[in-house]
Amino acid sequence: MLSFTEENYLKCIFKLTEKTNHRVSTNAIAKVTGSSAASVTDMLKKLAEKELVDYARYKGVHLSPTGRHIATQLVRKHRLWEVFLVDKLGFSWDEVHDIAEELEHIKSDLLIERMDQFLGLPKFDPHGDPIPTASGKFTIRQQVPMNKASQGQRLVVLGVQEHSKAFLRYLDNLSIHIGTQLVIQEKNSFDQSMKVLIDDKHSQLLGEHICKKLLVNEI
Amino acid sequence: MLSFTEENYLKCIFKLTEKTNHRVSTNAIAKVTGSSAASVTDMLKKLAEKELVDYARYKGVHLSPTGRHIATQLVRKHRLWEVFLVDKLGFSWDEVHDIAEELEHIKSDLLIERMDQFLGLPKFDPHGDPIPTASGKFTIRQQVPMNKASQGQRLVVLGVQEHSKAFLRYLDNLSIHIGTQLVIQEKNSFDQSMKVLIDDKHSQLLGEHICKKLLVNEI
DNA sequence: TTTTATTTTTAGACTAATCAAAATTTATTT
DNA sequence: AAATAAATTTTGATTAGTCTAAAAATAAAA
Ligand SMILES: [Mn+2]
Ligand SMILES: [Mn+2]
Ligand SMILES: [Mn+2]
Ligand SMILES: [Mn+2]
Repeated sequence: MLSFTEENYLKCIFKLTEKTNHRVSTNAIAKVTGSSAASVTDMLKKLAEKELVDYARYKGVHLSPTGRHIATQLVRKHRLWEVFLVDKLGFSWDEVHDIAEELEHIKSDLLIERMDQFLGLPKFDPHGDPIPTASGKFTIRQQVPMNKASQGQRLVVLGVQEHSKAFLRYLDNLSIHIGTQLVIQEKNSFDQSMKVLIDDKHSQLLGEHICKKLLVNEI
Repeated sequence: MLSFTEENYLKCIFKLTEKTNHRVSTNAIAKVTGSSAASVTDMLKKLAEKELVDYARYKGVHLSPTGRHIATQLVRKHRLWEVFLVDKLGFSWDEVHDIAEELEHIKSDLLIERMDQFLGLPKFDPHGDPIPTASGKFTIRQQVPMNKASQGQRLVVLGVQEHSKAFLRYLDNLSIHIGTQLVIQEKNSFDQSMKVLIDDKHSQLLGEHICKKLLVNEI
């Protein structure tokens, strides 16, 4: 049985290696966990001992198949709990992450499978992130940052690349959420801002930051 | 912020002092937590330092008002989660305790108030135990162990005084649960067994143990 | 290819929670 | 009231997780 802390390290390594699949450095882990490099080294040795990571001194780590499986299930639990909090308890998408950080460590396979059923087998969480299946498969979708779209295109919002409360609340205020339709009315090359029509109701100028962090697909 | 362990000690002291309201001894706590008396002493000193218990060397402890409030809220969370697991996720009453033991430590007042609403402000948990309100009030009901009832009485099952899986499963097999109606057909004084009619459907002989642990009220 | 800078590990120490064994206090018998 | 028994605390250790500071390895620059 893994501790809370061990689980968090595995999830952290998973997130850091998700895209590249390269080994991740001690310092990179220390940075995101907010702990010292010395603590990270200690933990990596422990995880290596348990064969959850492949660790080589001074060379960084990557997850073993077992380690990856555990990390994936943590992500599954985290995202299913987020769906529950939003869909069933009426939380908004900027309020759920911290609570899900705690709930993801509850140890019961049956619980999470029942929850999955109860929620209607959702494929994506409230932030548009895919929920891995019990066997660890992620649904892949066509989606691009909105700044890659062209003038005149009609888009649907599929996700966000930033999860900060401030960012999510800002989108809320603009009535932009997962599923919102956007039409690109103008692209301003000088500052990368875009004027978009939101859900065919109102026009809004969006800054470069938002345009890069909104994930969309053409419809 | 209290640790899991500190919370568990408070809940344990609460349960041990609930009825009598007397000070509880180090050994009594050690017995139910399964830890050594030495560990209990250490923890009591820590809780006293935080003013959550009133502790006197060699004299035992009782909860301070703050300590009692925290313990009550833990009980509230535990029981609300049990209702959720049974009512919403379809768990049976013998499966929920261990999961609720973990869930009760999730730290979010908003979560538990939303959950309470979502569940329809339940007053009792799946075992018939009262769910304290956010302000710490327990609903009190008239209820007695079934062995105190008389021949011919019609009763409704309100609770159980034992929560073991084996006991709860045994009741399940007899179709006895919270709300079940029972009519006392015979009381056998020689062995304290009773013959009861269950939900006006079938007759069953119940042994002394069950008769003492079933909490009922006349209707 | 040395030298310097950066990264990573090791060494030593701290807190929380735990235990067994020894010491102390309280309770119970003689 | 003294002796004995039982309960409780203290002492000294252990494990998990953490840290800072020193040492070692690797990477970058001269
Ligand atoms: Mn999240
Ligand atoms: Mn999410
Ligand atoms: Mn319970
Ligand atoms: Mn219960």
